[in-house]
Amino acid sequence: MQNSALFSGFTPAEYQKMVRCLGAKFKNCNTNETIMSYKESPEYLYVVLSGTAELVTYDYDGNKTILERYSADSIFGDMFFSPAGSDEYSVCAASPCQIISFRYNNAITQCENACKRHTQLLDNLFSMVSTKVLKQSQHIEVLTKRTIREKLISYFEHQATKNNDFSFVLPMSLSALADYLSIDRSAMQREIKRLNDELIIKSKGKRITLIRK
Amino acid sequence: MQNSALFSGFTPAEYQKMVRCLGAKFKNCNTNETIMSYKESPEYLYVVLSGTAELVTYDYDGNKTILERYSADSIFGDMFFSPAGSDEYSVCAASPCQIISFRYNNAITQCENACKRHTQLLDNLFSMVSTKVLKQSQHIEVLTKRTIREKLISYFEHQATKNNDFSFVLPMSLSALADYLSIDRSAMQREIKRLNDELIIKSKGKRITLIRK
DNA sequence: AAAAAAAAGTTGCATTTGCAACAAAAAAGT
DNA sequence: ACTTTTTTGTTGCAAATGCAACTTTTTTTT
Repeated sequence: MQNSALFSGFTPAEYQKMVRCLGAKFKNCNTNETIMSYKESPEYLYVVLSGTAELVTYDYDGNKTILERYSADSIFGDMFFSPAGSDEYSVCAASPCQIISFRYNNAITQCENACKRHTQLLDNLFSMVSTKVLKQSQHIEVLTKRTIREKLISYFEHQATKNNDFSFVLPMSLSALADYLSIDRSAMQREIKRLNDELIIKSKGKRITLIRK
Repeated sequence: MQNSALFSGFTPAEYQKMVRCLGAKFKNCNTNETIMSYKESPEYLYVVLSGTAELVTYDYDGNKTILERYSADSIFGDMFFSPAGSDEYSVCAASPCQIISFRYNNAITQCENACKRHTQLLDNLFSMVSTKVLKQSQHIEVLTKRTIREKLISYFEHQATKNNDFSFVLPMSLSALADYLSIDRSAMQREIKRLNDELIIKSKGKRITLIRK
């Protein structure tokens, strides 16, 4: 998968060399398979090559929470997350995934073979981490909204902007959305109904249309 | 302020040269002064040299929300945040601040003078952005907790870990904490009282002690 | 040292949200 | 094509949270 943002600007030969230099490992995961658990590997970076994955946790009541969602070119690893207390967090495949992983030190250290492309690699990593920050900021923005209604509208507005269209299809199921917004699914459903009744949105299942006057 | 993480590994001469090369601007801000507003400057990065700043917004009811808190070596800018809808977000000094700002392009582009230290600078930026991701992850973690009690305990556990002590002083006022957790201050106060009554914590003002059995 | 402004602490009451327990529809697996 | 599982949609009721309106304490300013 040399078309990943990780290897952007690399020739096939440079890609081959860099994979060896990084000591990178490839992994294919099926839906619901655990990709990694936090507090496990010390210095590894993971990059999604294809598919969707989620950083999830379950509380003692069985409530699932999605802390982050990853798609192609997303980056994760324990240098980016270290949970408090004794809660269990792990990254799971939400659809079949291809993942590449390598030691962070192998990426920043100039290798013995004097790979010329380490600077480019760090450039690429920087831009991937910046994108991650942007996504997290958006998640923080919706989570800080005080009511379910405000959370939904803020999330929908982001989706509309992203899709460049007031009408769009949610990138996940409604129950996954509730887990991502950290709210009760049935309460969310009730609020979606009210938004429809008050003609603020028009929705059927995962198809949402924002009504703007 | 050449002892910022931004210029880590630089000699004073290299620092001087890099400041010119970046076209960096310095700014001193007093408490409550606005440092920048989003949707304003297109490609600028900001780094806190000293003091504390906050990314804040106010809703129509006047509720303040703190989306992020910045201290020395924190990085921000609109490449890391682009809000949905028409809400106003701005970065304000929470205490007197010194800020450096420069164009992102000046940081990544090798300049005409062929500054040798751009690679080091990008290394430094990468580590600063990684730290930012880590802080955001922790914020997301507490925001996703379903109840005020769980939010507080999760936040307190992070502070205890950071301070390496079950007893610590909050880094902000209790009302700022409510804005950071995006909950009602009086409801939070009530929950803190209950946590004290149930001997889960022992607290007086900003001094918190976690009671672990 | 006095005055003013934040911050902390409290409580009754209204509203929102979560929980439980379903039925119906859609999607996935065999 | 059939079965099983997941997702969607709904609602009454209980619990948690927000809001308003204060008093007291602490911090900041003059």
